Amino acid sequence: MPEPELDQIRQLLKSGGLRVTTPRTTVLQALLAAAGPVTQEQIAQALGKKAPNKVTIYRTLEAFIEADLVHRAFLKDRTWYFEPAHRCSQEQCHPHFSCTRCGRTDCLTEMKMPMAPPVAGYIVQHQRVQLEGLCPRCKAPLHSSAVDIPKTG
Amino acid sequence: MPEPELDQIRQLLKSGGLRVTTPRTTVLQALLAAAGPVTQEQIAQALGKKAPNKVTIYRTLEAFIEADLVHRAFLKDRTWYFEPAHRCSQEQCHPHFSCTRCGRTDCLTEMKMPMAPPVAGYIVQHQRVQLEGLCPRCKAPLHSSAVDIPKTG
DNA sequence: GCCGATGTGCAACTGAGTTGCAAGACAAAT
DNA sequence: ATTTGTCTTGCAACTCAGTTGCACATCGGC
Repeated sequence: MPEPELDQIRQLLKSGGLRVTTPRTTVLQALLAAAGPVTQEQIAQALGKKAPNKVTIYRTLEAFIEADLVHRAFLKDRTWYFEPAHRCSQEQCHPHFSCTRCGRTDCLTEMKMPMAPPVAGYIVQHQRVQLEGLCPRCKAPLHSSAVDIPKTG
Repeated sequence: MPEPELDQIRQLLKSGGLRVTTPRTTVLQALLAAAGPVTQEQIAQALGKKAPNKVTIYRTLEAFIEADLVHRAFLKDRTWYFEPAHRCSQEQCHPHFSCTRCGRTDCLTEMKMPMAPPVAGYIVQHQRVQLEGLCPRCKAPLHSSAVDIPKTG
């Protein structure tokens, strides 16, 4: 988890037309450092004492989305997971896989999902794919304790 | 919107191993009568004075899902939309299209979305596809007032 | 350094969905 | 038909991610 240079972060913010502030730099840093999509709370936890107010994190994420720096990756248990936009293409994010056994959600960044075929009258700008089933850790449940350490990423 | 026979409904419930009660028959009736996926609140509204308690509707829907009579179709604005399971295949529900302009969500029942290609180590049991873009009503916004009458279904 | 536009923190709110529990309804057996 | 145990229902109170209003603080162009 290498910590990206501060100057890079500032540059990113400016390129998105955003003012550079402490909450924004730290939140963006946390997002970039994370292995996968994260929730507001996970960001706050990762930042520990440096974490901005919950409301600020939400508003910051909103600003990032507006500036196309960040994506809403998926919704799980009524909470949003966010991730840096550069990990996705414009037209579709990589599929997200939720394991029905351990509850973990993985990003299938390597998977190439075909775009939906055209439907008369509709203009499809973005496609989101969620998969469910058994993850590698739970596939052979006999000698696995994947259930004990649920974690998203 | 033809009202399905009560006996048919009872049969459906019994075939799912569920006890036949008034709340269950009315809720199932509302689901079958609806043109598309509906929320708990929409069910309650559709049933008017006959509507069971909110908690009961949720528990009823849960029981229906357990019995494979009903699906969670999609999540929108943090609320679930439910729909009868017979409108979906086991492996994947039809894609749902949300219009970014008018907010309406349509079921693309006619669309055949290919299943995700296999990924090493994962067993994909179910796939959910959400599409975003412009719906036919909003595609040519100049002579349309689709925005004024948002409605799901 | 000043100042208007933006961003931040706090506290209080929202609203879909959940939980605990007592009372009621179903259906199988008598 | 009545009993009986189990499953359902309704109510009230709760949860918790996300939002809102507002006063105060900060940014960055001048």
